[in-house]
Amino acid sequence: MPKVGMEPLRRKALIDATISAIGERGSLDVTMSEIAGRAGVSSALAHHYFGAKDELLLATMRHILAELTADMRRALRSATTARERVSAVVAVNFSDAQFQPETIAAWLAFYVEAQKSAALRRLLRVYARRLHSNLLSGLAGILPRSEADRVAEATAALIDGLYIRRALKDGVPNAATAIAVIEDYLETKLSRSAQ
Amino acid sequence: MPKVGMEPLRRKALIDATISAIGERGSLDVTMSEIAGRAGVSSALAHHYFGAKDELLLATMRHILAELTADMRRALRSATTARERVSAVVAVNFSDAQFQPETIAAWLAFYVEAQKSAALRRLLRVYARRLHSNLLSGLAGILPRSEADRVAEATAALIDGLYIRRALKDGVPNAATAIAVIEDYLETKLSRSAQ
DNA sequence: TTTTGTTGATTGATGCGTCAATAAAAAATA
DNA sequence: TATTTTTTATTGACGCATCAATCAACAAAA
Repeated sequence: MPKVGMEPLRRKALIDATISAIGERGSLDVTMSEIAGRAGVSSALAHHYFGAKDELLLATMRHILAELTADMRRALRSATTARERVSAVVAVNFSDAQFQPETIAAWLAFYVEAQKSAALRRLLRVYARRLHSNLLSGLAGILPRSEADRVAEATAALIDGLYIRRALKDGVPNAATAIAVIEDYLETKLSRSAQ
Repeated sequence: MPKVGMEPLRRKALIDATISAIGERGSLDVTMSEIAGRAGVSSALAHHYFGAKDELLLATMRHILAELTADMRRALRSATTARERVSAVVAVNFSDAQFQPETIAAWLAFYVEAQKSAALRRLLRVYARRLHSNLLSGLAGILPRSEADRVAEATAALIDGLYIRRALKDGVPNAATAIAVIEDYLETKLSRSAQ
């Protein structure tokens, strides 16, 4: 029952299927058949629309990043003070939309794959830089530059660390606690410098 | 030229080869032939000594963990005060022996694999608990219990986060800077509570 | 002659990517 | 409007490569 204009629908379905498959397996070791099956199509169609598997994975990562970026933009728009902006950046990373088991597993898996794939590495580096500059845009208004830079670095590391620990289902159990840990750090750091 | 008593030598060589292979590839996606080749033996011999590939990988992780544990014990032994003990735990994780690109890559790869392998998951969980309790043993002497717990959690997350960022060769460039970031956090946290 | 060390060759499974074939819609042509 | 042609959507089957794991066979020590 072929209809016209299926391409965008199939692409979306395949990317969603990729995320859920990776999330369930916990690694990028998912077959094209598995992904295609979840999307309700044959593996041949997945190849038809995405070419090689790498490209499907890359498109998937791009999609996850785009969602995160959009959420981030929204959150930053409603933040007025510099301090609020910092908290907004942190909060987005642990929002319901982002802090899902599947998404976390996908992040981790992509981090590993980035060591092999230059294209993926570039993508993740863009994200890392953006995160850093978003944090800095808030912190720079509160702390001296060099200090702000170090706090931004630590905050980013905390976010990554809490993600990885969540993936292992060890340590920090939920988003609220994760946010509390980071906010506690920020509060200590900021109030101390302010006085 | 078969001699007797080769088993321990071969096992060691194969585990070392596994670490270097994983470190270079940046993932567990290394073949038994590749590993065996690096160890200077045939893949059949690797199977002979370790059975399945999973077991070789598990033995490798166990080896990395054992080294870390030994280093940790040494470091803790020469620390006298509680504060020193905390710094010692942090320092060990970024010591020359541990903070090698290959080892870091292996850690990351094993973290991902742990989502598939229950045995590996158990192993990593043991390590996570031990790290936490080592940190706590120092912090508990300085901070109130609930506070100590949170700081230990944050410190562990920082360690993991800085590791992952190192793997991407983004952000924190060297061990000294990584330690500085964590010590800065600890100093802020401890001096503030102490006064 | 039994144990230990070792490998080349082989098997079986898995999975990516391709291709020819089919079917339905859309466009072009009569 | 009726027809042919082209484009778009889709898949089953298959080739080909990769690899884990096995096995039979051989070599040297005990």
